[in-house]
Amino acid sequence: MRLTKAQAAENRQHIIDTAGHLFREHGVDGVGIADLMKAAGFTHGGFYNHFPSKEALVAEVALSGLQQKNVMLAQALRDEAGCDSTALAQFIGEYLSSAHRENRAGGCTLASLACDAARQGKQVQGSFAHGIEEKLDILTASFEKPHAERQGGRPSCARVRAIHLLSVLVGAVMLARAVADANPALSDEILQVNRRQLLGQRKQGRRAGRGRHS
Amino acid sequence: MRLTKAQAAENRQHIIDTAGHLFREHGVDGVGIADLMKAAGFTHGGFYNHFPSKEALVAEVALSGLQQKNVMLAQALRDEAGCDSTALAQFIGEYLSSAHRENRAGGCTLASLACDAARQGKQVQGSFAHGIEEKLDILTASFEKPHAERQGGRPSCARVRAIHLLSVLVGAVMLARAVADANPALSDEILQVNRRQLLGQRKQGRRAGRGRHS
DNA sequence: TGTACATCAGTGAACGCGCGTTCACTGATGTAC
DNA sequence: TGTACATCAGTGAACGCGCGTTCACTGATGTAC
Repeated sequence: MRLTKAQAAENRQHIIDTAGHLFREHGVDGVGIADLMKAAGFTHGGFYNHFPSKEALVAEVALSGLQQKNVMLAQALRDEAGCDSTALAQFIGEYLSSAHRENRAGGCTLASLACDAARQGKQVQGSFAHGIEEKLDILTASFEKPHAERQGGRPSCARVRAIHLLSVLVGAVMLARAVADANPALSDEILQVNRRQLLGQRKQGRRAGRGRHS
Repeated sequence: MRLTKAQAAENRQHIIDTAGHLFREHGVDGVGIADLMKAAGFTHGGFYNHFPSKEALVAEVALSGLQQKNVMLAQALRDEAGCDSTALAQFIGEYLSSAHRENRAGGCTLASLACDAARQGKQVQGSFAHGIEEKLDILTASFEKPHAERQGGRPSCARVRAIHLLSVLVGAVMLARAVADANPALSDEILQVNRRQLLGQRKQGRRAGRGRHS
């Protein structure tokens, strides 16, 4: 039953992608190897032909999941380089949407697995660190581009804003998800408030800073 | 071996507190009933004299853990009502400290277990919703008090700021923890940037809003 | 190009282990008289 | 206030189950000649 090298590689990536969806939905500890391999369409014994351990899989899943989203984000932001980016506003709006809140499996790996990462080994945290640095670079570039002059030549300011933005996004989605079933109104409010805070702030630009939010 | 009612209640609370520390450190799925009862100084069979199931325990742990911190925060903020609160600034500074990052077991339940909460049942999410509402009320009151006039009589503004603040705090600590072992510099940077962003913003008050951050 | 053999991605049974939960039992506390 | 009995927080063995991992085996692919 030996397969083509291409076919084997494809199967391997399919296992990683399937694991990504399951881990984000049910947590790392909430998904067994047997569950995973069955969901991917295989028997569980074959898992160890691809990965030396579950932990190694988790590290690959985190890296792959974060990179896929980063590529998408970079592309969306690059497509409208130069003009005052509405792509960033769209990204923020989608990240803080109820659709993203409900779509754990297909959503951002940070918002789903960041607190699992704290309890994982160095290998997994390395994947997270790489994915986060990558996303910060993309966001930083996006902040630097359109406002290069107006920022007053302080190069670190864009990175500061990127780090702060990512923190808000991840925290808001996590809190919204933590109360989604028990208190949907509060969950909606958390998303809405942060959406307006971040997008209103952007719209008002550097003029008045934090001001009235309707 | 029947115990005094008071002694039994004390043992029960001791199990809840021990579970709080273990759950925050290793996650809900990372701690077994046997581990927990052993850590609390009992044999595992007695667990079901106190709780109908592990899920019920998790709900009580979340409620108790969040409320304990809320009481402490409320007290700290109430102690200096009227004057321009430095207690809030101190809370923010401690929340975003490396000490808090490293002290998962004794730290904030939201920062440790919020993403586990998303995968738990309605009972557990109810505890989180209650604890979050409580903390938001405390923070909202703190925002309203000193600046009552200057806010221009918009009552929801304080709550908006409270929700946004909590989102930043939780997101920042989670991200910092996710990369702590693999990239300590990035982890420190995430905490530092958000500390300066929040505290700088407060210091500058409603004057200039987001401005220069050193 | 054709043949012989090593490789390896699959299968499915099995391993030991720890999980959440249940059970019969103990004996001091709480309660009814 | 004293006696008799029900209650229940403990103990520790046991339940079935699913976990991560290992294993012998299969057979088409990849490779050496």
